[in-house]
Amino acid sequence: MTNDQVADVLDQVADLLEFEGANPFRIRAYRGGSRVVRELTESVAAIVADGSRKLTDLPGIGKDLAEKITTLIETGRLPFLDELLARIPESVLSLLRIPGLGPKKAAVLYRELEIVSLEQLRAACESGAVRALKGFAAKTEEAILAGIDLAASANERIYWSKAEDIVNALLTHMRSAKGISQMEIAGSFRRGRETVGDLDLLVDAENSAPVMDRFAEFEGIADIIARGDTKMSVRLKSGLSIDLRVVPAESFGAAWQYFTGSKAHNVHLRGMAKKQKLKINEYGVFRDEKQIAGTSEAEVYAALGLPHFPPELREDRQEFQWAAEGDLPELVQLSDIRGDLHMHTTATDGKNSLEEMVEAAENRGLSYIAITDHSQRVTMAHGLDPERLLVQWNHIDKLNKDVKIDVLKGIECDILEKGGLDLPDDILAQADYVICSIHYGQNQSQSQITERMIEAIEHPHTTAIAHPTGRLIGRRKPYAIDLAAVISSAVDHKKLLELNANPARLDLDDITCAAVKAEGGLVVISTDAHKTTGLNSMRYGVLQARRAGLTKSDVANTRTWKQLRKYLGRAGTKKSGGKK
DNA sequence: GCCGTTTTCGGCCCGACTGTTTTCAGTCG
Repeated sequence: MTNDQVADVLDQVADLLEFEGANPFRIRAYRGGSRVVRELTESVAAIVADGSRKLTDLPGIGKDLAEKITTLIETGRLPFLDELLARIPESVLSLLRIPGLGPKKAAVLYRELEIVSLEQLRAACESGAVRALKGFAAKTEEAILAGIDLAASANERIYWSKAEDIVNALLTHMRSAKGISQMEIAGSFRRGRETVGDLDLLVDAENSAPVMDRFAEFEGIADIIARGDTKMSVRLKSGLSIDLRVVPAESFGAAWQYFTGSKAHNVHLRGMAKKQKLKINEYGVFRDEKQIAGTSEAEVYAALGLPHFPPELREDRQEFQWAAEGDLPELVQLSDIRGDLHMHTTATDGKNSLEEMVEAAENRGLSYIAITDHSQRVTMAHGLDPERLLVQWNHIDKLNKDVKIDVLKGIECDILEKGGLDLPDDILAQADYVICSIHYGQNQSQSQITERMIEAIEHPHTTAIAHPTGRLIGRRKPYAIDLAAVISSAVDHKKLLELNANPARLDLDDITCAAVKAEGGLVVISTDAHKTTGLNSMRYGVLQARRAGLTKSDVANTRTWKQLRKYLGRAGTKKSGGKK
């Protein structure tokens, strides 16, 4: 059983408890447990199997949750969940997806009208049965009807890169509003999450009305969900919602901190404040009634004796522990990256020539790149057979005499469906850089896929593999990154592959990065660029590495090619890499 | 249900907005 599956069960328990109106803190404990398991950098099943380890050592997992998780993993079932499901049909949870309809109202609908599905709810609204209920009226009924259509797309997250386009358009649009002194984006976008659920815009202005008026004119707004004195929420036609908060200058830092989150980070922070007899909210840090911080984030954190956490770390994972030990990592930056080790050209499915890619890399200030076109089996990309590959490498040899950067002779070698690599050893032996990845047979069982990948990793000529963190098996991202290609056989790849066993799972890149680091390996952040502009996408991978707390030395391609090559060794000697 | 540098019991973050209410509950972030 994977971490994701365990976490899903805990979340379902939390949903059902919420529906039953259970103690909110008990519900929070289940949600917290779910989050810890989901973000764990190792398999929770492995911890259960290991007699010397205890689940209760994990933060937020106490005696009870540890027992339930153990039962779940050992038997595949959770009796407590079965009990809950005997009382509440699973399908009623679909009601909770309707924006504005929470557990209390959903429970009333179930109890009074026996509604267990969205279809039944729609019929009840249309017949006027809902407005007859206590606490419901015509407006609520209307809102529910509108919400049913949104339920399918509600909670859908979009990729960070897509959100960035909207953010840029929004900031440009808002700049012409009157009276804005400061304006920033907060929320999960600022924390650099791989996907973003909504956007949070924060504005420092004396008068909110003109700011909100301007906001209401933003292109693509479908409806205005709420508008008050300081807060306004809208939903775009695409379904994405945007929240605007207008705050005074003396609270801007506190509000930026508050709305950047994450929620878990803020809950932790508030707990710490309380112990220091301080109160913290979006308006500032207060001792008794007196505001002692708020204009800047740094000031807010400093008031609590804390460092200014990079937004990417604010997830209540390890950041507070690091801070307590005075050991906050200096996170890797885009400018640290010296080489890009995965890209394509027109020789296969790239859109730009070898020369164009090299020039683009030079313009980006890289000092080396690996050309890694597809191998022969990937026929739809016109993959290279040995003959064409050698022609390309010959071309690269000549090119290297004329260009400033090092161009590596590489290949993205397909891991064949039946196992094994797609090119003969004597060819692979001549490559500077071999990255292996799976393109076919993605519907095989997880164990078969793992077996194929492990075999590829152990191949003497392999320098890196693309770990299947969602984008490589199944679902493709709109941008291409090859974040979790892992160098070093010191890493227990089987563990990582099991951790990443859910190919449909998003938001796994940072966890994978952290897992590689925990295993003593190096992460390669690459772009898998198919055109020159693709080289810009390096920053997406860097964001995920930062979220994992990675420093410059945890990332392979922050080194020069000379250093990296030494680290890697070549053909066969890579087995000495990794753990010191 | 978790947790402990005042605690093994009694806390657990807190404010904005809406709709249905006549002072507040529900939802959201």
